[in-house]
Amino acid sequence: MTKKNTHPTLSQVAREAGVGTTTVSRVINGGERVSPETLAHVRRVIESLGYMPNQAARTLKGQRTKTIGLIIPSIADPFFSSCAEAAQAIARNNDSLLIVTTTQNDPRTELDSLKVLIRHRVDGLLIVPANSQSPALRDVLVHAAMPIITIDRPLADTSIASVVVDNYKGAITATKHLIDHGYKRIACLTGESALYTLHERIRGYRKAMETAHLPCILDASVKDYKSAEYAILSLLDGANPPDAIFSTKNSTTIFAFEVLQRFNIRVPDTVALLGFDDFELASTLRPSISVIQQPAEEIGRRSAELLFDLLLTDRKAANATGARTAKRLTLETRLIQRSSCGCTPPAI
Amino acid sequence: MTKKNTHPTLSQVAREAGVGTTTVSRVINGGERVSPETLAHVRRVIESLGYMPNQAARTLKGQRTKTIGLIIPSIADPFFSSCAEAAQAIARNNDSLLIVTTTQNDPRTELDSLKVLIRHRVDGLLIVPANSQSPALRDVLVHAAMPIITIDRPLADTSIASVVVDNYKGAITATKHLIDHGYKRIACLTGESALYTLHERIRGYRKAMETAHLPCILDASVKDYKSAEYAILSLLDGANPPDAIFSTKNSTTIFAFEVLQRFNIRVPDTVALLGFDDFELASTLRPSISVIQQPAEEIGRRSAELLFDLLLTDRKAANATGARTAKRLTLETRLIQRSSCGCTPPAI
DNA sequence: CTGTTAGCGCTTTCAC
DNA sequence: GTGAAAGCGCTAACAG
Repeated sequence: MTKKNTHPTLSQVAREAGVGTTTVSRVINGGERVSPETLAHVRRVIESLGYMPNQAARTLKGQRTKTIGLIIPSIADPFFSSCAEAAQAIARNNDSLLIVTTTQNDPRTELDSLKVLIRHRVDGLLIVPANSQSPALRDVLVHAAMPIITIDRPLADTSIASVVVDNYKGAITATKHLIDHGYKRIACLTGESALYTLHERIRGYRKAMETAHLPCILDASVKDYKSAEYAILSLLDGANPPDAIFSTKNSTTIFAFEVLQRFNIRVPDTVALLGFDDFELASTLRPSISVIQQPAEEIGRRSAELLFDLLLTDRKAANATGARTAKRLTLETRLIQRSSCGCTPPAI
Repeated sequence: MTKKNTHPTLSQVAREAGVGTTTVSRVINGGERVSPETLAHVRRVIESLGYMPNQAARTLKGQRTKTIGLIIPSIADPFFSSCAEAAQAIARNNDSLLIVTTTQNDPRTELDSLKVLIRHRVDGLLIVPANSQSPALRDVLVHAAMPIITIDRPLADTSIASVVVDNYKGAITATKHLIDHGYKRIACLTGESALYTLHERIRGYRKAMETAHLPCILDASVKDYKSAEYAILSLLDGANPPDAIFSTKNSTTIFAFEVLQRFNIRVPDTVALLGFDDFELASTLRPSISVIQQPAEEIGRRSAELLFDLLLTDRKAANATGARTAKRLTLETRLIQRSSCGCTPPAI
């Protein structure tokens, strides 16, 4: 019922409690060096006034803002939202607030987001660079006076630490698995492949195919259902139709599945299907889809942990002057064998 | 190349540019009442120093923080992440930052999140209350000196505005659709139904069934695949097996589908299936799943718009003193007819 | 144990 | 057009 159109301040609390501001400050910061009675009394006043410290004022005093930023392409993408969820948990453990911002993979939006976050003086930053090569981004990042960790994609020519997935090895595993099944003509469906991760996956596919002396069949034309239909049907109607498809990204895998399903092309008998990146109903579809699973949750968790390590160690030296070389943490993927590649169907 | 272990300040810019702080302030706020030359010069200095205004200092001067908070159960849930994405777009249009926090539907976490957000003095708040009845939450919310809008679930006994989906009507539509198909024994599978939304959906189901003089068959036991299997098999083995299932939530719909698929129970021939809430591969599954679609994106957008309306109108009167009655914006759902209810399969 | 005081970086009168 | 100066709410010496 206290009518506060404005938040009560620390000095109001002090006045009300009949003590100095320092004492109140001590109380809200743990209550060290304050007598039990005073402590209790001040706490009561704080409670009754509904006082909550103003973070802006604290920040201004040079303290940490207790916030870290996370810049991702999209919050609606399960992979990134898992990262975000995990990172938030870590932030919370470290008594910090995670501020998530999205870029839609657009460099301009990315730069804007970054500036906003810097204005808010986040203590550190986790970022999935829209463009691994962008000099503009690199510039701002390198000059930002805070620890930064790159996620999912490294940033070229910097000493910025990064936590990524071993896309290359994952793709090799996928391709080899298909090869081990006996498939000879394995097509690789990649969406627009400008992204670092896609590049790596394609590289892995190539490597595995070459090692097995098999011909690479690459198609980068899939962007939606329609293009997938055209691509796959063309491939299948061609002289040497593929007997397996390795899809390098989630959406492509789904489009491919839909095409195959629509035209009653038997999977895996006529063509096998294996996708990079797991998705929610992959095991519910029939046939269930085999995939290379990425440790999304772990990537978010590990990167956030790493960031707080840097934060606790030495904010100054951690970045910018970049004395130490880029640390890169590479996480392993996992092959999930389901039916679409020719493996046994799962229990359910 | 500038070695800044600390951010440059406005007065550093002023000194460097040989002008007063006022002038610099004017420049970074649009450049009104500053001569063109000075403006250009100061801008150049700002650029070269990589200066970025400290939001904390601005906030302290009584300005808006240019941030709004969004408290949701989970960021990994597609429904809420869609809301978040939409809300973020609106925030961005209003030159603000959206800070998302999750509760896992836990009241304690919710209260903590709320406090953090208040400490950061967000200008306004969007919240999906973990518990529609919580007095503790109501208290903090009512006393918070900021505009607040409740999302997806209203908060009882308050004048807090809310943007919700018409769950009741949606459920009626769903149930009636099943009835129109000729099904007589329609079972309603609801997960744990403490949530407001689930309540409303069940209420809608009841209403529709009673209106048609059909018996209600409710089952609240489904929490995972196993329980779904038990529940559905029991129902089907019973004396009067249902000929249709209305599932009130996403996860339940999927579990039901998996059970039906696993036991080769023909859908919709043996039992039809209709779920509340759409999900990504609903149209890819076979049969494709008919659902009641919620306007997730719209709910996020509209609520954020409403919040900024309040913000621009009158922060003081908008909330707390609660002179005006609760505005409630109720959004309509949409029936998406796919195959599982007995309708014709979609084109693809 | 407790209070006084000086700013943190910025906006904003109010003069010039 | 421009600048000097007074704080915003808080913390951190530095006294007592």
